[in-house]
Amino acid sequence: MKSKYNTKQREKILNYLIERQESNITAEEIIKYFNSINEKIGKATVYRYLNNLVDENIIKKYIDEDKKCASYQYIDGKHCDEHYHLKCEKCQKVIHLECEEFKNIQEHILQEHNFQIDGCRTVLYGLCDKCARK
Amino acid sequence: MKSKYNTKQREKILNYLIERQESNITAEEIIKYFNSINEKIGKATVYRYLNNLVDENIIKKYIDEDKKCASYQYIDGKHCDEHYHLKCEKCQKVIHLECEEFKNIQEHILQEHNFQIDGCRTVLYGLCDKCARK
DNA sequence: TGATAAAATGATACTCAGTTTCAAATTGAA
DNA sequence: TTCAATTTGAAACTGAGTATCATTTTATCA
Repeated sequence: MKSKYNTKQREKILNYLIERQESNITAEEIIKYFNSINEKIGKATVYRYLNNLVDENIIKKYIDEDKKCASYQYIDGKHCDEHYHLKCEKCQKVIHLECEEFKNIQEHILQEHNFQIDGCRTVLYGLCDKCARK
Repeated sequence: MKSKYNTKQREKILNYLIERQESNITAEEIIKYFNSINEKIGKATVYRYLNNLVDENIIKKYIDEDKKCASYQYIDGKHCDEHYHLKCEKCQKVIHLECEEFKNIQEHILQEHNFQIDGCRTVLYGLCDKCARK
């Protein structure tokens, strides 16, 4: 799925997601953003690259149960075995958890409960420090 | 969102989901099933009750990234703080994990990493015993 | 056992995120 | 510069899910 030719569009979309990596961005927002700065990027191109980037494990796609549309976030998943993703349900922030104890539990669940957790796909939802105190 | 009147439709839909709780069922499948046994249940009714049951935390809704449509599964979530949900990416089976060690980790993450995991929303994806051995 | 109001039902029309199509534009190798 | 391979995006399409609303069902009370 990787592009063969070097194209501007792909980098532009990725850069925008990197810049705004604290939030979840919808395809619609990306299209509006590029319109607002008078850069022409077509709808099909945006969706195409978002899908590519998800396939390449460079961004993550979230589908909220109550939202109708997907949103995307830059999370370099290349080393997703080395950490877990905690995601705050309120502010949407994603925290990378590096924690030996958690790795031990992963091992414990494998040995004692016969289940092999996939750290790349799993997102632990909850409340971050700030939002919990509110 | 709870129904005020006792109705047959609601029970029928829930029973079907309970019967087939090992698999993920789409709304379309439910509609087709009731058509196939010549019971008239409208599309609107099916979607309405599925949403109700999700709101009441009686069934869970999954939206697969690559699938276009949602699927539903009976998981009584009333006591979702007492266990975690492990879901096999291959066979779709959901395993209820009751594990003291995991609760300790939840506490550890709260104390040391300042993040309060929401056990009701979190699903740990991975491979079950059977599928891992294949 | 009606009569009545409140709620449930489902056929139909609609919405809108995402996909497909395909002709035009762009890329890079030679 | 040439040209085939690839990318782009406007427009048409798809289909899951929702909204509407007239009809039907339910529970209550006289």
